[in-house]
Amino acid sequence: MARPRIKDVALRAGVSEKTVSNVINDYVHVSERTRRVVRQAIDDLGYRVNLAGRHLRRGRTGIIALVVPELDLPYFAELANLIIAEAERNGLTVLVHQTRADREHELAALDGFGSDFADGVILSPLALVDEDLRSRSGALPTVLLGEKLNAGCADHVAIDNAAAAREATEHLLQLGRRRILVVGGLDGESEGTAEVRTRGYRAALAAAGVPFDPRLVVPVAKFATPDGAAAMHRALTDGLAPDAVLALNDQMAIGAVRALHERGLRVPEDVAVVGFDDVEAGRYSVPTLTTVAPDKAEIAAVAVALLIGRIAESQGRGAGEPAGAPGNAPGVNGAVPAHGGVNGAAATGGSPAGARAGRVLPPHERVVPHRLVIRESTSGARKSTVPGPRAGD
Amino acid sequence: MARPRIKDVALRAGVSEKTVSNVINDYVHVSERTRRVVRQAIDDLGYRVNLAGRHLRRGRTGIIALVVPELDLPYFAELANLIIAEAERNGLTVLVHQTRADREHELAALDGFGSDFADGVILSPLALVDEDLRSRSGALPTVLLGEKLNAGCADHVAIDNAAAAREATEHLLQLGRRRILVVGGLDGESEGTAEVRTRGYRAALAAAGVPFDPRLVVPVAKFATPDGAAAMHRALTDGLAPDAVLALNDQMAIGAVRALHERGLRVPEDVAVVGFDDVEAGRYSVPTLTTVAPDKAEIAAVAVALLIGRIAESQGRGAGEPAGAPGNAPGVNGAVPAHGGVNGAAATGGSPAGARAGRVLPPHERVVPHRLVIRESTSGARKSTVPGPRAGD
DNA sequence: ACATCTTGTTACATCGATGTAAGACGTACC
DNA sequence: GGTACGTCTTACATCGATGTAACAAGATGT
Repeated sequence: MARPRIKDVALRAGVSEKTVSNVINDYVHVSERTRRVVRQAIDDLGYRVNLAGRHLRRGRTGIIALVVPELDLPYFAELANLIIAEAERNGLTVLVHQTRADREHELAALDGFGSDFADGVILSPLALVDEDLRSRSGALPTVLLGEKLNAGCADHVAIDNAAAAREATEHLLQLGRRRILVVGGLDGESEGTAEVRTRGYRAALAAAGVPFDPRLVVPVAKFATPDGAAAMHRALTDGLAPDAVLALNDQMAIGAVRALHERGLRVPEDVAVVGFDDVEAGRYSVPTLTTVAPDKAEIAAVAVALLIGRIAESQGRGAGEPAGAPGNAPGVNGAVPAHGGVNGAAATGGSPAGARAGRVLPPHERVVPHRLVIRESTSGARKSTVPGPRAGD
Repeated sequence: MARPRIKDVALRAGVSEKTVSNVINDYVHVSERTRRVVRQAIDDLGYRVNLAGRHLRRGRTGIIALVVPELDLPYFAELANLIIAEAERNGLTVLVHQTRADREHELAALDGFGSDFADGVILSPLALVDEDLRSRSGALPTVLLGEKLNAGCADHVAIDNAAAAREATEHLLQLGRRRILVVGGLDGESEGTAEVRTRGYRAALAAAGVPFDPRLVVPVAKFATPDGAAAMHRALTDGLAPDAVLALNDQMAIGAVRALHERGLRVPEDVAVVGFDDVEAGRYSVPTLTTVAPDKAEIAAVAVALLIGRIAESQGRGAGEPAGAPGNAPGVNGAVPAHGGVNGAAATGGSPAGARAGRVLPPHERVVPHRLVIRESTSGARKSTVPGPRAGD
């Protein structure tokens, strides 16, 4: 009744445990007949590999952790979707954690949650400071997403946020807008997303000779829709009288649009709105949302590739890898590919290929492309294609 | 340089491996002095537990799998958020998979992905048929979410979809609407979400004496925004001339609203719209969305509680649990609580408590409350609170 | 026919942590 | 002072799968 072990399969098939293992792992030198017999026994017993055993032996779990602030922020949900798919394509399983922007949670993630369950982490930090990263002994292979942290501590994937914000702002300036509210902005020195994007905004203003009004930069507690709406309401109440909004993500942009709507202001006629992230909601909102679209699929692909590279590189550090040559290492059916090909793209630092085990490569810094997608919230609504058939009621 | 083992800690602290283990697991009979020494050694070496080893020994991983169709459907993202949080509260970690409504993926999930990595699965099936569930030997503790499957195969959590759809439809009927389009509907016999909700719709029509027009039930490939928009456009083009829309989720409702907007139809004046799920987007859309709001937090709580119950019940089946009494079983610092309390609510079947190991309880059937949240898309827009300060440009 | 090679299979040790059972030490009590 | 008990600690086996190395059985060459 208990779950069958490899031993049970071996017994039933009349072969040794190792032979069963060899069949499971597609080791080449197994006769077709033996293979069949073993397969049959596996089916008969309903045997499934016990990963605890396998991982203890192999030293790798095939699991990577994805750590994001909140899954119900659509940007992260969409990104998680892509990363999970990409990981699966590489034989990896993704374990999702949420930090709620809490530093303790983020630190725990870097530490592998006090254990070694994951082979690596993809982390989107909000609360960590550089110091946190530097101080850790580089235990777990890590890839960072988004802005927040200085380079030099771990692999890092992001769009050029300063340039993106600048382009978005220039777009608004070209429309003749001059009082551009930055929802979620932060006029500071550090490397957080808010700060970097705000700097891009200021750069655009400066280039256009438009004076910077610090009151137009309104911070928020969280990059979420309610915060965007509240910030917008506040700005209007405070008489800031903006003629455009640069919301630092789409959720806040949607909140801002809603708030403007409630105040009887038209978008884009009275106030033009730009967001960041290109989430699906912005493609179907009324009006549709102009936004900075990062190449999310590319972010996912690069992040996973980098992480796989790091994991491969860290071989021999942890358990497993008992000795020299592979002995009879088979194709490892569903597991991690040996190298995973860190596809060579615009990388800063790092020798090209073949990371020799034990040697730690300098961090990769990857910039992923973005583009400004112009929709109704700045370009004006496309109106009535077809007459309404009836008035209800 | 290699990662420290418990052996290394023991060596450094000058005690045995088991003593280190005892400290780690808060075993009572360890002198304060020894405890300090060991803790120090752990800190010095940066030791972290190797979960592969622990799990091999303990037989449980503390990981549950959450399997949803797509994470970028906000409903599932929001639900995942809540389930992850709830699981964390119970010392469990969540591994997220996406099936993309593919039957093979869903089957793989029930099978624990060909291994035993997860202690259990919370699955939101779309493509499975009852047969799939019945045929599996009940290997992995499982909780099903949503409609799709008949009871009797595994624990199941859902709202009363038929009643919910009926209430939503009644609401539209009360507004005087008579030609209610069902976006995503399916007029069939089976137990899928679409069918069950469509039956609720028909029940409401029947009760109100409104004839059923099958052409008003328009199926979709996927419960997503583009599908909702496309279905709406198609319906309008086909001259179905609806005066209301019952969209079977909020994403499709948002798509429908967008399509109506593009056709120059006003919501709710020309066409009233109701959705399902109460996702955040519907609370900030223009107009805001009337919707059936399931108690998602409750769904998450019940699902996790049921699963924990099943896992506890399945004790002794898999590995671990070597012998009788706990010997010196400690407080198991961060692991799964012994019972987890399947809080008693409206349950069908199943003895109340203390599932004796080995005995398999009949499936639980849990119905979670929902309510109809009426917003602008049926009640009319709240308009202009404050005059617009300027016209841009 | 015999040495050599290749292929297919096996016994055994091992990955790291922990349950078991037993041992070492100290204290309290008669 | 000796015994019994409680406290603290340890040696060892074990969880399940797999790498290593060795060996058996055919195939090949001379």
